[in-house]
Amino acid sequence: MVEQITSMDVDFAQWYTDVVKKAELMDYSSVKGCMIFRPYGYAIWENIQRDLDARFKACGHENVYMPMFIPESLLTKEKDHVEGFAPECAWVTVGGENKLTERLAVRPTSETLFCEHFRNVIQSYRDLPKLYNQWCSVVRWEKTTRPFLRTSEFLWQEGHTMHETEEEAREETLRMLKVYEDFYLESLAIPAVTGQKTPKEKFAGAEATYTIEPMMHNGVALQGGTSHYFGDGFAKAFDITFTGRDNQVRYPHQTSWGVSTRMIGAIIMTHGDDSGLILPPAIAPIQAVIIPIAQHKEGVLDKAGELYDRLKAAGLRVKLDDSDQSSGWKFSQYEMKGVPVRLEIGPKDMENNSCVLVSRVTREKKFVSLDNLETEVKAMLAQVHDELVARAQKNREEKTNDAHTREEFLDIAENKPGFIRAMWCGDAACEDQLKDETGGVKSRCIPFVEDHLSDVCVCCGKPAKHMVVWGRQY
RNA sequence: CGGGGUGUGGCGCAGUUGGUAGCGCGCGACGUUUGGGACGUCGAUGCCGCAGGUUCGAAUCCUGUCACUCCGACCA
Repeated sequence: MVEQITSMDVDFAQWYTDVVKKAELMDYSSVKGCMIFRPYGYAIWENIQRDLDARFKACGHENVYMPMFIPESLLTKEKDHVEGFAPECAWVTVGGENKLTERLAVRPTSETLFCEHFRNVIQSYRDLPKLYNQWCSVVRWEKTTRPFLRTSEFLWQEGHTMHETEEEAREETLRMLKVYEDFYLESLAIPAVTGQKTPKEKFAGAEATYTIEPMMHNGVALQGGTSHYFGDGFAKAFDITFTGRDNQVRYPHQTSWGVSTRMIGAIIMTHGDDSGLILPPAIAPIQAVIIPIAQHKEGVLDKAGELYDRLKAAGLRVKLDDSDQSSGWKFSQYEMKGVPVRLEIGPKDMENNSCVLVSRVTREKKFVSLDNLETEVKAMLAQVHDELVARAQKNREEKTNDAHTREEFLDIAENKPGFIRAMWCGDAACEDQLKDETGGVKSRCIPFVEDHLSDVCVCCGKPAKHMVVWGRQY
């Protein structure tokens, strides 16, 4: 008997920890907050990288690599930025045997390094735009950590772009948020709320921060990715200038945007169930697993191997498990690991020139003819994707409530996990007050699509400027 | 960073008033099984988180430290 995972309704946090361990996604290391990506977990990241990288390149971005060390003097050039990040930096003070004359931060993010470089390579409007992206890891000395969701070191991509005009940079900021939104929906099967962060919640040094906010199964939000418009603040701090078309010296306008391995946490907590992980087909390391039944019987393994070759030739990521574990054990194992489609092939199927397909989401068994195997498997993968989207959508809708008064807001915050939609006056004091009174509910974003719920702020009663989506977050 | 919990074989755990470590699962071999987590026989695996201390003797008592976990605070 394999240990059961804790039911998500009993203890969601424990369920999450059980799943990441038992699906063999990660292991703990001896350094606080640093995790080991095991092959299956890293394969998910590789698929995410491949998919996103193609999307970035389709809009003209080029990959670069910056150093992992940032001299303190460089990090501190932009005031808001250093205030935001200095508290969670790891510092290198010794090189070999010698104490360094200037300490080096292990990058918590690379804006400053990109800026230093941009200063050297941007001279003229002809050098713009610069559309760069970097895949790397960053370090932030977090106080509490959780696998994938918040780790001291994490893998991510950070895009950094420089533009001739404000308009162009603002367009880029929103374009990349849309890339994230599409990726979440099309590849991760996660429908998410997108919008703008309030000034209180925006990135250190940014003029505007946009965010994608998926809701986890238990109603808690996760900041799933951000895209920032910097204006020319960093350009001025780093003295990055170019000669414009009008022959005047100008400052370029900048953006940055990033998503991280935290997305793997989002996948787990959005789609998983009490049997374990459920992976969206687009990024699943194994899209279909073939389980031979009574594999000792003549011809079964040959047939299974034949089906494997066919599915592989059809471009699917497929695995044949011919180990001598019992088939029941295999069923449970691949459910735990979230493989979207299971294919069973045994003597009875062979007599009928058929096999059995089982959906990880519904566990529906479908007997299909081997004649159109490829089509059937692809159809079931598409169906799994659609069902995951629909389920996540339904969960989010059920766990989103509107509040018209402060009493109503506090009542929902206390009794109904999930998002709260409510009007806001624009004052950070109201955000602080609601957070205090609810014990942690914060503004997620001002969504791009707002409804007019009332004329006044849910907190102070002054005229409302925006509808805000509120919620607790990981 | 504060409060609680936990560190014993790969995993889950037991270990009495201190006497030198055990169970289940898993792992290996062989045989029987095989359409939802199979069974039998034999076998291997321990710096008792780490470092000090007390003691003739420490998994056990004391001090320190590290990690994990939960709840807060903090956190683009």
